[in-house]
Amino acid sequence: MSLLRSNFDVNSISALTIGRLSIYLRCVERLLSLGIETVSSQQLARRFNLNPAQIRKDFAYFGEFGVRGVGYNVKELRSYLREILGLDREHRLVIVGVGNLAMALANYSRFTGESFLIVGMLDADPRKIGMKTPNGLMVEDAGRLLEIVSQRNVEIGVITTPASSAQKICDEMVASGLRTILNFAPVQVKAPESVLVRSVDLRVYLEELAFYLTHGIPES
Amino acid sequence: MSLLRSNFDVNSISALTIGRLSIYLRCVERLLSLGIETVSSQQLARRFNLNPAQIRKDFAYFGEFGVRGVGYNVKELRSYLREILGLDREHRLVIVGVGNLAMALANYSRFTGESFLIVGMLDADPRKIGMKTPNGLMVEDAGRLLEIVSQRNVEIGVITTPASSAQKICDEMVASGLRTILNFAPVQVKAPESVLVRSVDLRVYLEELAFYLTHGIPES
DNA sequence: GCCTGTGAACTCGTTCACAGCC
DNA sequence: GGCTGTGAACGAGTTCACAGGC
Repeated sequence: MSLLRSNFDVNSISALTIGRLSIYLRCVERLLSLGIETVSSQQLARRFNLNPAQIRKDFAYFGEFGVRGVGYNVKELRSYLREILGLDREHRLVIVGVGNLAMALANYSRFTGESFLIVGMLDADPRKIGMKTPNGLMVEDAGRLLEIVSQRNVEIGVITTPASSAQKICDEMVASGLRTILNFAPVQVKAPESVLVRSVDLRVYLEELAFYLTHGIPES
Repeated sequence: MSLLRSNFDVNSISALTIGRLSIYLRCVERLLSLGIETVSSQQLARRFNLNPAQIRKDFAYFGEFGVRGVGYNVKELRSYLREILGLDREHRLVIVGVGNLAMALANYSRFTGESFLIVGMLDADPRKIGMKTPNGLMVEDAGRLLEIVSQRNVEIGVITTPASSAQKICDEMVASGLRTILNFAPVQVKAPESVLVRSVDLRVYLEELAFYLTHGIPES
């Protein structure tokens, strides 16, 4: 019998594990859509060039999902992964900085899928305020952040402003009570320890490729 | 006297180090624009919540850039970092899949800055072919990838197609001779070991935030 | 037979602590 | 005094190897 553990310690689980769970979920959803009912850690591992033991360990933090000699039931696994990742309920998010990236996110169907809902697109530029966005929202004044966050039960703040205003927006997000922030501006923004900030800097990825183009691609 | 080492072994350097060099560079460029001439590993460390020894180690793979008792010369450091990362020459890239994300990248000024130049925006959809993009290019037929890559000396391929066509495009990029690929489609694409693929899956970041919203933000 | 779950071994990455130099 | 560069110590993360169960 498989069971989801509820008494794990968040501090003992690495962000790397969480990231992999998210990737496993993507794969499991495809398997499900293909009608595949069972999958082993070895089969999963092959798809990701990972070690099967690592996958089993990643799952083991949260429970015993598998059946020895058989593997994991795909449908069950999907449900466990979604529950672990907190995708079994809706998370509302607000985007500050309505540029092309914000528009891309607004259009990104999975982004606005069952688990995530964009409930605000804000900008400080008066020329943008009032504009209609692809997801049917209207651009609102970034000055109304605090009010919007509390009135609309926003949980996640997304920063897509230029680097120069990112820290200011981050501070305002913290002040408005947001505990998780996704930052796309290419600066290191600072926040209290009680707030989780994840930065995604596209330049870092490109520059990494440039490095390997220059010095050669490492073996294996 | 400081000197850039040229005989380092790429295999002995972790991708984590490369990613940090890219982040240091961002910071160093800001310091330079502020007119600051010298910086110590400790000052840098404070900005990133990193350990100063780690920064010194990251640099040490590539040479001895610092002066004991003083620190690093900002201007020199910038130049070394750019050379290490291969940013002292232009890298041409082609984007396949002209959706909102591609448009955002095309507009992302830093993306098309000195070191990176977008020389093609391709799509398989005939309705998009011929459209003008924000960076002054015309959308071209994805079927012409091979030809475009060789004629325009493209080094980096960027995949911004839906998940369903990402693997096909990746295969074509490999066949056309590209050795480095940046994949934004939310699938794990496979390529030979001689090709470097970096995947950026925005969902992973969001789902990570959802996890911490559900289970609490870890200490420190 | 096959596959999971997990302690033990190992590898890789980070931090410490100090010699060497300004 | 200060700060770099680096071996040594430490810790996090991954892989091995096997007991337990289908």
